[in-house]
Amino acid sequence: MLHGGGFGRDRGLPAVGTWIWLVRRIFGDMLRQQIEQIVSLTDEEFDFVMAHFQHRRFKKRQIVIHEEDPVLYEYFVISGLMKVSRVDGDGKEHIVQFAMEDWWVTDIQAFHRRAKATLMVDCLEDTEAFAISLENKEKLCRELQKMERFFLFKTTEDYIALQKRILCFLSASAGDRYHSLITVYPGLLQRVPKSMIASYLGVTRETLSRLGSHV
Amino acid sequence: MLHGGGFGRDRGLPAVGTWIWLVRRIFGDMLRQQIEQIVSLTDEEFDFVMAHFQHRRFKKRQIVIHEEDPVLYEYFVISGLMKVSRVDGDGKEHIVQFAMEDWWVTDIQAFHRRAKATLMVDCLEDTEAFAISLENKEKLCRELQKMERFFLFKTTEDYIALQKRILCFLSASAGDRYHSLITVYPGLLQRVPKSMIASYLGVTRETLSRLGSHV
DNA sequence: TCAAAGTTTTGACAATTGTCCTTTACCGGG
DNA sequence: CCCGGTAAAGGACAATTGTCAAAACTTTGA
Repeated sequence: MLHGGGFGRDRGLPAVGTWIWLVRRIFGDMLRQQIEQIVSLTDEEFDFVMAHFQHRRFKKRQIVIHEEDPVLYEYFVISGLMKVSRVDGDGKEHIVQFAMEDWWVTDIQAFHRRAKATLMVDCLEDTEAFAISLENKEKLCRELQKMERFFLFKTTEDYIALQKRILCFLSASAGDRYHSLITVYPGLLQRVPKSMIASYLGVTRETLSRLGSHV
Repeated sequence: MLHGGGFGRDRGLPAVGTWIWLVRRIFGDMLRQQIEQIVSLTDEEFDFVMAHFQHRRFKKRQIVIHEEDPVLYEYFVISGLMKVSRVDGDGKEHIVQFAMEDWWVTDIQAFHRRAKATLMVDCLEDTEAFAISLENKEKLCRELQKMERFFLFKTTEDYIALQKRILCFLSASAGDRYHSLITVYPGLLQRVPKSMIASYLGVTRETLSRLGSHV
């Protein structure tokens, strides 16, 4: 057995039921693969990492983070699709980010500063995720420096991605931004209404629709 | 003497001239203050940190990072003002970021991935900065985990700032974005031409000028 | 299977922004 | 002190995008 069996008992981790062990074995591999693109882990180290996460399921349309509420978790999406958005004074929704398989998602400002949410996170499909609290994330970084290295690397890459998006807003037409979205989120067009794509691009549905013919 | 004298000799650091020691003592305090907002350092630890940086001076209009060149350093600005920008196919300049005192600046994508620059960094005023290479940054993080913690915290805050700017592009008018810029870069308006403010906001000088009356 | 709800497309018009151009003001170097 | 280069402001017009409304098309659930 790959992980040596008896997960959680013989290494001083919290005792957990067998089904949780199974979930970690099966879905955890996605997370492990992402981490190991940056730092390598032994089986024992990875089990230790996983012990800091909780497995969560959400239904389509379920709100995972409500505006004004404290934000207790950051999520690694295993399957499904979420969005991060804010509704402005005129009732218009602006989409900050989508999160599909392999993506991390939360209201990062509220999570990182232990403040109340200014963004909403909800599900566009039934979604499974691993949740980690800020306490566990910090603990994990102290106990396993590799993981701090991983998070620094990942956050830097995410920063670069946002900088690219800003450059798109500065220089590119809505049409170019549309293409950029396709490369960042492959397959997304088939999974969400175009009105949401428009909210992400910062144009109205009508404008996006008119673009459609030329793109 | 606060730092105990004999900097660089009795702690196994590279031997350096006295004037460099003075520079570090005087200007280093800005950097130390920023780091200590997040993690605390002993005098010895801070001296050790500083040994990983080089002091650099640039003249107004000097190009610090040329497009297409490798990017060897990340800079912490002590005094002066730089900008990060890209010129598009039509010859229009788009400003990604300004960097004044206390800011970090580089072409982060090229620096982090050891790739060639896609952005240009140049000076709007005579500028002094501390430069750190990627090798030294990684070495520093290995040797002093506090510094990896500092960089992770800082990068996360920078990510949050970019996310705010994106939300401004999505929801706010150019006027709101103008106000947002004033809070992010206090005093900038008195230091750069308005055409550059326009490049940062993603509008033309003329549009910004028209806004002027209503703002 | 059908009806209701939600989504996309299209058109007409208004508002905003970009482009081009001229005028005025300001600053630094001979 | 003046001159030349840079920057700012404003007018006229064009292009783009937003708004509102109606019609065509999909999806969902009973």
